[in-house]
Amino acid sequence: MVLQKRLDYGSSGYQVPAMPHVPRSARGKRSVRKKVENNQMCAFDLLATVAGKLLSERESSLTPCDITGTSNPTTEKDTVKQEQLDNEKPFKTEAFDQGGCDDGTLGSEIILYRLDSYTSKEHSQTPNAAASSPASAFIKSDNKDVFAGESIIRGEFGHSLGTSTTAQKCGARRCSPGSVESCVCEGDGIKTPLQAERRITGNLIAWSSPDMYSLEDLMDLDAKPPALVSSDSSAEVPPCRDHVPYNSFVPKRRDGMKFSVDRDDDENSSGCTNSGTITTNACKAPCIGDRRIKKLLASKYWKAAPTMSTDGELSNTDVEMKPFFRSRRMSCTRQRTQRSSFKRRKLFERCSMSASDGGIFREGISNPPGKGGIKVEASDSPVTLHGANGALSSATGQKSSCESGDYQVKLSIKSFKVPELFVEIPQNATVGSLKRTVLEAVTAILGRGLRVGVLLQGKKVRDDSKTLRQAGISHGEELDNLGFTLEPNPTQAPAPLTSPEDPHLLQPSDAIEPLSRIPPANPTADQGASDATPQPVLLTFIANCPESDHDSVHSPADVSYLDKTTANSRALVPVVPPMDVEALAVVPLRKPRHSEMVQRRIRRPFTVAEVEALVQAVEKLGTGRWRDVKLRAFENAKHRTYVDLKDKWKTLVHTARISPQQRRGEPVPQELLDRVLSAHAYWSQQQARLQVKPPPAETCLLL
DNA sequence: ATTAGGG
DNA sequence: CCCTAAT
Repeated sequence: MVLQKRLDYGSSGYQVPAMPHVPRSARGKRSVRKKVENNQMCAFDLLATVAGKLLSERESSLTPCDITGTSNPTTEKDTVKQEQLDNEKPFKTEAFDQGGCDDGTLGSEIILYRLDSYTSKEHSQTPNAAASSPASAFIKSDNKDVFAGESIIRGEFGHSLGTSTTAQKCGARRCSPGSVESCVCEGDGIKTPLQAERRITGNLIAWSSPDMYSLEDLMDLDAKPPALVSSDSSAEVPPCRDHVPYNSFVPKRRDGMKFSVDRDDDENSSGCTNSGTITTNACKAPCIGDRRIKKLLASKYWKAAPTMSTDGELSNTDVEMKPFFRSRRMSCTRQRTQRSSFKRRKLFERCSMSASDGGIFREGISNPPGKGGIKVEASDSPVTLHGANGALSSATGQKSSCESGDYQVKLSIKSFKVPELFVEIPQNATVGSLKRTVLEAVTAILGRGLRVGVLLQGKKVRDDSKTLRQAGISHGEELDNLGFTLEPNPTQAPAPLTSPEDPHLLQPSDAIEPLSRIPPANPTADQGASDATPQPVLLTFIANCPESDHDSVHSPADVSYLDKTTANSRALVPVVPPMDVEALAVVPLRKPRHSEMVQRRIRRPFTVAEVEALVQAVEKLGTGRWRDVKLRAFENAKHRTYVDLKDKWKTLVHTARISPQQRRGEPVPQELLDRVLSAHAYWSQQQARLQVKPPPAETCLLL
């Protein structure tokens, strides 16, 4: 049996979206992975920054936080809500049935935990910092779970993780009926879910009003007027809104948000153009975050899936997703979505925070969930840094904008959530090992210096030598009452952290290595890390990357370059020093690493002209002589390899055979397709002849 | 390095 | 487009 448990830690505050979960089995791993990694980076960025703070000041305060405690206050309400949910949520039961996690027949030994987040104790530097806001919708929903949704979890955990999606629940409950319907409940196919995600995000964000943090107000929040929701549409705001003054930004969103969003979904996300500079880049590097979605989806459906199968389902989902990547639209959409979730924000409290306490909060919240951008507010002109590294930005270049002054980035973090983590551990493992496993995952993000505590039914499980089973932590048991805490680790000295301002140094190295070792968390975690590489370089590169067919040559090269860079940065952590490039080659283990960094070539659809040239060449040379075809017709198109041409021909033949309605992409003139067919037929015949001919000769001879 | 095919 | 196997 495989159990999954999602652990929510505390709540308020700074939260980082969960890490996307990517199956190893998924094909196209490289690219996917890469993307994920990037996404994750985003999260890590933030974390790194926060971590720096936390660790450096940890004396000040990490105290164990007990989710249970947090949620208790709301128990009553929750119960009520839960009932409502039950009624409102259609999905609830479905998943249940599918799951089949009921019995222990399967008797698997693995318990899979998913840490959605950890909440640190309030950690605030800014006195005034009214609030922290959730980094993403997801988180939001998570919060909700923690707060309001606790009962749900408790009630259902026994068998499964619950069925309805958090988001869904949230949506159903909190959104105005209309929105809920449209975004969550009625989803059809793929697109809807995504959209739903967005909307939900928005809604969630809305909820994250300061009030949200007071449990008592939950109900009120639920009842929040549509107005709020609409404003939420912020969720739909174009992801890239760098450098756009918040103030100006908000209004826009309200009006044309939808538009932006849609565009956002477009392949090139032209929508991004509207906003900032880097935006374009980010958008163009669409594939950077497919995973995110996964994460989102996973989260969304997390509860929906039966425990047992949840795991499997997730995996499957992941796997299944691959196909989606092929679809441009899907891919982009997803990415975008992902990105959006990975939003992180920072409040620049610097001096005169024009916004009132509440105001600030709101602003932060309304920050569009997209792009993992961090919102940074400078005294009078709030600035949104680009997501890949809000933190990074501040540290590196972007900072410049605010740098002139002695702007300091001050974060007021009431709490933060660590991206969800997956932990898989045998039931007969010891509590100690469970702790370590979780710790490993967490420290990967926060750095060393923290330790993990395990709470079972609100009580600390101190005996590390007990097995989980002995401790009562086993599948179907009180997993719902299981909690983890983050505590300062007196014995462990915090790993030297890069200054908070320089988070990205921290994460790539720190985060990745450890995470990769964590079994289940792996895919997700692993990948996420590098992709987020918000490295300006990357962004820049992408931006500069010419789209024209000619320069295509550069892109691959550049990409590889970047990859290497990334690799090296990673290498920092590992044993092998970055400089030992040579050594790396020698060490077999490293190689894989390297290769994993390889990014899939960018897709460059053939233009009609190219097709024409290809057809012509093949007509003349025949199939099977791709090198010649390449030389003849694509000599100068460095980015078209003979393999590409061969593949293209293959697809052309296929295209020519299917009905026009089934064709996608830039339509190829029928005339060309006809030629393709005839040429294909002709050369196929020739080929056949060649093969058949010899025999006859022999036959004759023999006869 | 090419070619052929499956994914 | 990627990946492999076989040339």
